[in-house]
Amino acid sequence: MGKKQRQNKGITLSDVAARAGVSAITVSRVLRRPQMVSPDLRERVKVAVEALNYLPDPAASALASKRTNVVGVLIPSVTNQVFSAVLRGIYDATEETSLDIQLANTRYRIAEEEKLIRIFRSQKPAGMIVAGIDQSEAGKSMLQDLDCPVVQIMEISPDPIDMMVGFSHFEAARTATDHLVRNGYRRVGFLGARMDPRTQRRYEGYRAALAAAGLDHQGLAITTVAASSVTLGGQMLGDLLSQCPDADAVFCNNDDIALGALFECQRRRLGVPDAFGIAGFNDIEMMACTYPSLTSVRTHRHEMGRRAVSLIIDALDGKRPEHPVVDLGFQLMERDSTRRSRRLDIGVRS
Amino acid sequence: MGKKQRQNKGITLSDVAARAGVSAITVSRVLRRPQMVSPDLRERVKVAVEALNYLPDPAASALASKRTNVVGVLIPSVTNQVFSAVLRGIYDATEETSLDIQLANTRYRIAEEEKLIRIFRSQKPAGMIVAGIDQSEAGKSMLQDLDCPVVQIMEISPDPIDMMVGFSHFEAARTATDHLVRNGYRRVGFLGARMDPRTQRRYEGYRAALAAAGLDHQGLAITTVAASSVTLGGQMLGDLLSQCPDADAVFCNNDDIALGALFECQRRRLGVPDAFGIAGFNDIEMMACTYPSLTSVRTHRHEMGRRAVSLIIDALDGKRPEHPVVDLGFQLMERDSTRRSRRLDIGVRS
DNA sequence: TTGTAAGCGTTATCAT
DNA sequence: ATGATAACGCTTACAA
Repeated sequence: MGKKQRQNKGITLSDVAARAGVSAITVSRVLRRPQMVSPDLRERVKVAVEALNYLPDPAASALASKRTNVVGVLIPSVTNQVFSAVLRGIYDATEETSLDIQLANTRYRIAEEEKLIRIFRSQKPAGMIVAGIDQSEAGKSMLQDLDCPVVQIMEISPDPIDMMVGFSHFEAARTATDHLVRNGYRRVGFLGARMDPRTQRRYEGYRAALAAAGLDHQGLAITTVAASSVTLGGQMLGDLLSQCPDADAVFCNNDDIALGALFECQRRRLGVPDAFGIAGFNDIEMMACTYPSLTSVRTHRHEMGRRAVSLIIDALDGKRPEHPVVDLGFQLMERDSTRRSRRLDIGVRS
Repeated sequence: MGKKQRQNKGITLSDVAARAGVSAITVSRVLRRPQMVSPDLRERVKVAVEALNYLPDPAASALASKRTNVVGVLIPSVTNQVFSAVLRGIYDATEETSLDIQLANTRYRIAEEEKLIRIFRSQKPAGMIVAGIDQSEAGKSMLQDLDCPVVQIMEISPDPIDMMVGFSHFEAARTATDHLVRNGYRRVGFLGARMDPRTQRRYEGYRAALAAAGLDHQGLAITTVAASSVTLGGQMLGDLLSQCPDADAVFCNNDDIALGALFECQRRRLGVPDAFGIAGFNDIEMMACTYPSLTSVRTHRHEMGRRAVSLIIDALDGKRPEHPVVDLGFQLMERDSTRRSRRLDIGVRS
């Protein structure tokens, strides 16, 4: 219709108030605590809001109330598949809420993280979600003083800043490695990229499992600080086999690496799982439908995001959880890549 | 040191001003347009800012100036690999800037998108980045009236709302399909998930290539509105082969699907590329190191994000580009999955 | 239950 | 080049 859409640039609370024949503060109340206003006025105000297509100005609201609807999210990387699943959980959980997500990228740097915490603090966030438990001391103390709910995600530890939702990377890695050992693999390697704190703890889980089985890990660990990728997984498998030609399996510190390792095995005609076993970490969707399908440790990344948000919403509501640390656990997904056929159970290489 | 870190909760412009012996507005100027202030005062103010660890209140600034540093980003999905690369580009480009990114999720729904545009409008964004060119009429008109730079990304068209950076999905798909045809494949299928507008345009490119070669596509297209996944790719390949047992190649509407198709071929012992050719779309990192490596169309997703941001920054600076539509093009990455060996060039199935 | 008045911390405007 | 003053649109505190 030729008629130009009305700009709502200038529509304020007082405009709505005037139209409804009430004062501005009443409109404000209808919008935030409807129960404080009589049904009669409430209705009139709602009609006026609709009619004028009023939308509140968040800046004015933040300034007056010294609070925002912004939940700050601090993660090491936007790209990383792992975090993107967590993020989706976070966005999903805030969808029907008035909360806004403000994402920031620490780039795996503790100093960057501290700087970002400082910035968020000046924005009076409604809540904070931060990845990991390895904040700087200053960072931790700022988060503590923040007077909003703070949730650390991805990991668990006995001393949360406020709340936590995650799982034990050590246990998860130990379980996966143990599974390889139980399936008859004896020279189990470790392929680890990035080597951030979580990766390191997985590495320790790997070593613990081997130690418990009385197996050695000397020279079987290939690590790099480079970001993980499928390509890198292939290269690292090559490195492992050069360094330890008798390696018969790998626990990969994440699924990208495991995929790269699988492709490299295919390329070398190294039969998976009989000649060589592969286990990954995180269980991205693809793991179930590769050929052969890949064993991995499923971590509840989406749920982690959801729970972090719901912990914040509840806390904002005054509902604190019984226990501030939520352990979401993990699940070993046993698939073909570690399922040795009987006749090779004795550990003979093809 | 035991001494408790000073809270900057209450430090305002006037605190800094008092300390520097100037008025508040001068401090504000030093922070925003240092050149307006004499070097002498400028220095004194800077010292005071440092000493007090002052951080401006964005809400107050937004309220007073009727502008924010927020760039609104509207994408269909946070999870989608494609968009996460674009996002990384966006975040990378804003890293050293004062711009903040505010992400919102349209969930592939045009009505949701319109609602989000309305919300962003009330926040007086510094700029907007929106995926695609299929906004609702109302959405387009709101974006137009926004009085901030608006960049549509992912696609190009002759009538940008404001600016655009993308490429032709039609041409890219046509090129990939044509490549399959030139390599001797005759019964080329199409596997498409999601079927959003961009996917549809790729489908048209596929049909155009076959038509130009005088080839038929009847029954060779398998599509679904479900979200794409590797698993789905495998299933769709199965569907294609049931429906058209003589299919000898597929153009997959994205790389997830292509990977699923590859694994399914491995599972069926259907030799790639001799018995069956596979081409994907987007060229995610993994494509180069699968076995066999997968042909794909490289799209410049990261660069798209970067450029969108730099177009906004420049526009904010008054520097408009010569041409409002930036075509980033694409690149066919020919790999083993479409490289038939000579003796099979005649089109015989193994 | 409703309204009045006084900021919130910054920037625009207009002086000097 | 610097400053005084008045918004910006909302919410808190208090009053009726």
